[in-house]
Amino acid sequence: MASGKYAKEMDALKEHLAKHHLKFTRQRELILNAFLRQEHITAEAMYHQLAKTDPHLGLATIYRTLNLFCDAGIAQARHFGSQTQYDNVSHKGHHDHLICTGCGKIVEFENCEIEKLQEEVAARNGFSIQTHRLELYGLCTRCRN
Amino acid sequence: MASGKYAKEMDALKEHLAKHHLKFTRQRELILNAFLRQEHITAEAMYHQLAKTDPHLGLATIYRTLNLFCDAGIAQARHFGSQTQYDNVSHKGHHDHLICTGCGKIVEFENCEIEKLQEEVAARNGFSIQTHRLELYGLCTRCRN
DNA sequence: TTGAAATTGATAAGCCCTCTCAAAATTCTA
DNA sequence: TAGAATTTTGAGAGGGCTTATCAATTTCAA
Ligand SMILES: [Mn+2]
Ligand SMILES: [Mn+2]
Ligand SMILES: [Zn+2]
Ligand SMILES: [Zn+2]
Repeated sequence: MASGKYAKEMDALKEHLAKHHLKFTRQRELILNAFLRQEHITAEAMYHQLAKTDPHLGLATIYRTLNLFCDAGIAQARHFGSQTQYDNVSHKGHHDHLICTGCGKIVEFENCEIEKLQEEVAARNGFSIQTHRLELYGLCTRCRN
Repeated sequence: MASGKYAKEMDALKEHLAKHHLKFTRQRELILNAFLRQEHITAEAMYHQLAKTDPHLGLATIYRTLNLFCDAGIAQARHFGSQTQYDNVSHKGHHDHLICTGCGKIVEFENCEIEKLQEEVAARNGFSIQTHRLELYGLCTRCRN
C-alpha cells in the first residue's frame, strides 16, 4: 500500500504492473507523479517539463509510459489536432470540450444527459461504448464581438 | 448555373472559388464528381480509385482538393485512427458516428435530443456553435463475440 | 490573345509516434 | 545476497500520413 499524495493511483499502477509481469521503475514513478498533477497533457509537453529536472529521460519512455497508464486505466488518450492528449482520469471525471475557433479557448464541460443518450444510441445499434469524443466548435463571447 | 447530377455542389464549389480568386480546373471537377458518389472516403482511397482512369493525378492534389472542399462546406474532415476521413456533407444531412474499434465498421446516426443539449451547453458557456463532432467508439455486436 | 496568378505533380520534408537494440535496472531464485 | 532471468531504458532509426517546395502547366480576366 503506497503512501503519499497519489497513493491510490500509485497502487492502481502497481497492481496493473504485477498482473502483467511488468516492473516498477524510477521512470514510471516519476512520470506518474508528474502526470497526476495535470488535467491533460501531451507526451511532448511532459517531455520538456521533466527535462528540467531529468534531462536524460527519453521521449520514447514518456510515450510508452503514458500508453501504459492508459492500459492501467489511469489515463485516457484523446486525439486533438495532430497530437494525442493524455487525460488524467482521476483528476476530474470524464469531460468534453467547447473550443473557440476564434481564439482557441477551451472550456471543459460534462453533461450526464448527453452521456446517457449516447449510451442509448449505442445500445440501439448493438454497440458497447469504450470511449467517445464530443467537441463543440464555435465562437466564445469575446470573439463574437 | 451548372447542370448534371451534382449541379448544386458544383455551383457551391464555383461560388467558393470565385469568392477566393481560385480557379476551376479539370482536376477539381473530376475529384468533386468522384467524391460526391461517396459517403466518406480517405485521400489515399480516392487516389487509388481515380488512378484507374487518371493515372497522373497526384496524391497531393487529392489532399489539397479535399481540404478545399472542406473550406467550401462540401466536405468535412474527420480523424479516424491514423487517417483523415472526408465526409460528404450533402449526401446525407448532418450526422455523427459510431465506430467499431474491432473491425472499423462505421454506423451513422442522428439524435436531435443530443444536438439540442449541445446547444444548451454552448449557450450556458457563452458559445455559439459553428460545428461539432461526436464520435462513439466501441465494439459492434460481431466483434464482442 | 496575352500575361499575371493560380494549380499541378513529383518528391522532399515534417510531424508524431513506434520500433530497434545494446546497456542498464529490476525482480526472481537459490 | 549473489547470480540469473526478464524487463526497461534511451538514443536514434524508421514509418505512416499529410503538407511544403518548385518548375512546368493551366486558367482566366483584361
Ligand atoms: Mn462525454
Ligand atoms: Mn451531431
Ligand atoms: Zn474566442
Ligand atoms: Zn466490429
